[in-house]
Amino acid sequence: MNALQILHDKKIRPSGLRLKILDYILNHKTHPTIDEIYEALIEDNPTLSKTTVYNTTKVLFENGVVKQVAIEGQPMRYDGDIKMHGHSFCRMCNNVYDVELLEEVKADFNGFTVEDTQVSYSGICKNCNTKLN
Amino acid sequence: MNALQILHDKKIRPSGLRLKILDYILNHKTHPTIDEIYEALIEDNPTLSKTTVYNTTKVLFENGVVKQVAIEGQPMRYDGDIKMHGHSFCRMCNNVYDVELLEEVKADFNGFTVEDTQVSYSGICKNCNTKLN
DNA sequence: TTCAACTTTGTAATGATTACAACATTATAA
DNA sequence: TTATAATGTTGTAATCATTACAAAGTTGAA
Repeated sequence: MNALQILHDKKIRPSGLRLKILDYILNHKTHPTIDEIYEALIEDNPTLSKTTVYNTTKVLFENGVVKQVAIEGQPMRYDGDIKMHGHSFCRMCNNVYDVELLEEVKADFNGFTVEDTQVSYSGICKNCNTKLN
Repeated sequence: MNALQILHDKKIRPSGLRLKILDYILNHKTHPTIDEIYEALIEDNPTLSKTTVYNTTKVLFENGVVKQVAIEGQPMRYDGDIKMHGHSFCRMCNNVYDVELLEEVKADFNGFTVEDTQVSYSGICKNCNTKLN
């Protein structure tokens, strides 16, 4: 599904910048930050404001089009994959990887209505582990 | 195990403030923030600096004595329970609850060395659900 | 007792994010 | 088509949690 279809389905007016920002998030699986999105798009959109990237990602998030990936002590990242999955964060190279959860996390909620679940791991990735040896 | 024993075991010099701060975290299961710890202790310790609370919680965290509970868009919280467990955050009352994980989260890590796992849920707690009806 | 190491403090700096107001663009209905 | 309201975009300033830093206080070992 492409950016235009998604915005149309969610009744979000598909302005040029919204399309470009959503398209960037959908096509970069690196969990980009606001700055990364801004730097990537500023070249072809010289008047782009960082505030617009903040505003737009906020609209996309609030409408469930993208997910936020919060990593402690770092700027927010955005993820176009809204299926249930976890993230692993490498504290050496700062990359964020997708983690397929092999079974649903079962927990005792005692009347709590869950709206969002976040499973995240931090440590050292395969690549950085190799470099260490 | 009390605060003094813990600090001794970890070879952290048990200064008066460190003992009080750790004691507060151990005895308040509410996942307090820096500000909450500071406000609670300033009365009996009029010269206490917020920087000291930051410094001390950092030392405690780095030595594995307490855990950080990061909730997006809110100041960091601290948890004296270092056993594996999740957290649920109520977006209405802003309380944070402990969640017992009924089975270990299994995931495919592909060479990633996990040092820390965070499982968190957000939504509406039992109490606030009741108020809604 | 003295000196070095460590702890505590207050202020200033940092950095991500939001508030806000001006300006630009688009949609709608007369 | 034109007028007007609604929405989108921008830049600057404000906010707020956290960290940096340097000065002052405290502690403990030689």
